[in-house]
Amino acid sequence: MDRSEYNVVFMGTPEFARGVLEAVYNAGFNVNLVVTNPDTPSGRGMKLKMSKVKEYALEKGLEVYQPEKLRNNEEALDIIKGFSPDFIVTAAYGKILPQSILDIPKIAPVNVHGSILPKYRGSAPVQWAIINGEKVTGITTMIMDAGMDTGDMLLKEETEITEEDNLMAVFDRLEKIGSKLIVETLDGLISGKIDRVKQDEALATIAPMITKEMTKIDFNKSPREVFNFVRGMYAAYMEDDEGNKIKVFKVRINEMKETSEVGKVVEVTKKSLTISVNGGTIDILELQAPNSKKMDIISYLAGNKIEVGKKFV
RNA sequence: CGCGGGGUAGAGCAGCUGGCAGCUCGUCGGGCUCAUAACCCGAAGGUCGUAGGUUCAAGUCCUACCCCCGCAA
Repeated sequence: MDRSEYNVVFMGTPEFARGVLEAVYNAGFNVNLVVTNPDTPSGRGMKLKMSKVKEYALEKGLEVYQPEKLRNNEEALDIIKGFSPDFIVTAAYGKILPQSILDIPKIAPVNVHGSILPKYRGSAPVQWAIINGEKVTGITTMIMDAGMDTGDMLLKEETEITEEDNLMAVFDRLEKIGSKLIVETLDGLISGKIDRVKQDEALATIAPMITKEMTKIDFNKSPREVFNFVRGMYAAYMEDDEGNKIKVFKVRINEMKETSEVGKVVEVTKKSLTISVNGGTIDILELQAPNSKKMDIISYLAGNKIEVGKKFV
């Protein structure tokens, strides 16, 4: 089998997708078009910023296409058809592909999804798996259909979520697993050695997109829930009495401290900040105040006074 | 020209109505303690982002530049 005889249109946007694209490219498939979300004005000065996938594509001299939308977009259809793909491979692209596009590839439209389907369908599977305290997650490759992650499953591989993991760490591992599985999946589809497995609808769950509002820490939850929440988010935040949003990157469950009104600071030492939650307490270990850098709690407390009794919401 | 904060000791910060460069932590040395993320005594460590200007005098005021960060997306 000569992989370079197979045309692949790749669609993806963030870092996770970049890894998958790299694997497909390095495996020798003929990636002749990379579709990624348009550059968005972002960062200071609102300068246009390109996606990780686009960065990689440019580096390798691959053709890039950045449509605003795919649905009812004749131009997109023509362009993709023009590359006569054997496969469309998607990974965290950010758009749902309409049937008209799913019908294009000669062999199959394949998606690399960051969960063990049918659990955690949708756009934030990794986050929700961690937030919900799952012990295991993984990658599923699948044939895409018009629904959201509802197509037939191809290959799966699991990875444990440990107590030390956070979102980055799990994403890192899933990127590696996804990179490996996509190549095996494409090979398997070519050789016809992979079985398509229908998803059991009864077991399906949804991992909805995470909005800004959802990243706020709820101190009414248990220590364990708050711990999982913080490590499952890119940046959870809490708000002090003056409305300052303080991002929280790392917390630790503190078993021993007395509890108080939820959200209140119950103890401050030179090296720790303990906050009461529902049925226990947590220590804040890593945070970022407005206009400031991300820092550990020891550094933060060296220059910022926090009183016992201060309330966070 | 999207809005905004900042660069001062290894870290985090104060000082900014110009007038001896400070605080907390860390580091080093010594002491105390069964013990410490504890306490006591002492020390080292700074061309205050860069260049220029105003002034008797600039971390502080003025100008230009470099770098970092938050919001927003």
